Amino acid sequence: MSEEQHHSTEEDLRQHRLDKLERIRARGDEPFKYIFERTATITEARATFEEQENSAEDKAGVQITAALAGRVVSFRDHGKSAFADIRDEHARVQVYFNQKKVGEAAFTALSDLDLGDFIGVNGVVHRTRTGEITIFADSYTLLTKSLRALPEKYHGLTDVETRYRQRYLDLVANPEVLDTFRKRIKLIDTMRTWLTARGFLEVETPMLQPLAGGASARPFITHHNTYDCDLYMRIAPELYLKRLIVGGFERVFEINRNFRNEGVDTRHNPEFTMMELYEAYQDYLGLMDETEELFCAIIDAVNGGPEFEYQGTIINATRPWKRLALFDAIKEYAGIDLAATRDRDEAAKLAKSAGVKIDNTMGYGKIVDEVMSACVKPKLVQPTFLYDYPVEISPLAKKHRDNPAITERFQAFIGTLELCNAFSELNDPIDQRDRFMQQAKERERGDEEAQILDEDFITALEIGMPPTAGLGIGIDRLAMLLTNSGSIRDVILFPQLRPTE
RNA sequence: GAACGGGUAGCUCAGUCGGUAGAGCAUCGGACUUUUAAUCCGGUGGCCGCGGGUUCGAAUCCCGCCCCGUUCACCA
Repeated sequence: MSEEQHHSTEEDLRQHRLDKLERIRARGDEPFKYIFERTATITEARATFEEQENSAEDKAGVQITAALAGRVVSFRDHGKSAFADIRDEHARVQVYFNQKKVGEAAFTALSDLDLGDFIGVNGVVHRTRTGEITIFADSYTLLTKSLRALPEKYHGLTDVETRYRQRYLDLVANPEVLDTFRKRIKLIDTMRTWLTARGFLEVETPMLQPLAGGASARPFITHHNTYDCDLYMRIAPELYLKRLIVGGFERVFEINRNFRNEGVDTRHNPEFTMMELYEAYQDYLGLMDETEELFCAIIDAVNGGPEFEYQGTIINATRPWKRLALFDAIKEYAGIDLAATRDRDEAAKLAKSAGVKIDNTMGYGKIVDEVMSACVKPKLVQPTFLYDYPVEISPLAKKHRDNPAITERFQAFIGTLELCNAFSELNDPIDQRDRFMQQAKERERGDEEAQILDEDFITALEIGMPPTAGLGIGIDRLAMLLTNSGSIRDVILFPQLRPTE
């Protein structure tokens, strides 16, 4: 075909492959097969081969027959023979094609094979003289034709925008990304097993809520056509899970998505995954012990021990973890005693003396929170619990049994990442109503994130909720920590980017 | 929302002082029966993010816009 154009723009590369597809069909082969019966995965075949090799007298004579399948990731043509590498989910193996062995027609048909195609190979596994475990093909089958060029084999795909927008390309080109997500999956699996083993029941509560409650955040709004009303994507499952404790469940948890309509950066994605649990007859101190145990079980399962590296620092999560009352931590790291005053202006003055920026809209609780974020949080590299937070910034937490100005609340930090939030749950409906009213005032002052009074939730509390402790863990943050990822987008398969045209 | 950095072939990247747009890989053609970033020979391939401006001449200088990243603000 002298009129054939030898171009290689993206569309021309695709056209080449479409031409090959037609040739394949023209000779009666189907380029998109329905099934292939593997006798083993590549990992299994390698393991079996090495086992036999280890126990054999004549190591060079060891060979096992196998049918393996995978994606062609490289191809080296040598005239009357050829080598390819194929890769399945967990491993790679070399394939050797010999013209005599597979037959002339099948060997010629190799020229219609492209990088990215899936093939199945029937043959014999043994070592080449260079020592590489190789399947010597008796025959092969094209399983799926790939119509687009893969990213380059050596440098892989580094363009972050393409990696996030077309994660499938990232996974194909950078197999180590699979490991990151396997760790994330292992994390969740370990957490679920741990909770289930302790009698926690996994439940599902509404994603669409008429009031977006349970946290301080701006929600996404959506619309229900039949009811002709706006609904909110949930910002937290908290208020529903507590209704279940009211109803009689004693240990519940949910691992699911929350949605918050706020800024996007290396630590925030508009949708993120939380685990929340509620345990009746427990308080925050008991829950702190359990939380430590749970984190350590996860860290051990995912990273094989209490030590791991995060962004250049070695973290040691051996128990017990450091525990610091919030106001003591502020005293230690910011050098000011905010517990000495309850006066908003006094507190502001102290905070400014510690170099923290304070504006006039901030109340006492917010000021304490600012000082914590600016002076304490950056110091919390090794696992640390902070506990006893101001009542103003903890509207769903029970007041401290010895001090009504603070709540029985704790958070855990590792590598300066805030990993969880927990408290003795406020179950006094009168106090809860007061807290909501306080939030309403904040809202009137212009705080769009202040929480909204949920009458039905108060009604539930009036029915009666036993003493309960609750915990929320940000799964994405924890995944970042355990995979040494600097950005939340590296632990979310399909992070939100601005949509393209 | 702000500052800084980036956007050049399918992928990874060069591109000097404003003077014909480059390399490697991939791809196409050819050689090669143990290679493994195979090798050798010969080709194809570009809206230089988009739109204006300055200039005889712009990937390069200026202005605006889009997208990505980092930091900051807000937040978990």
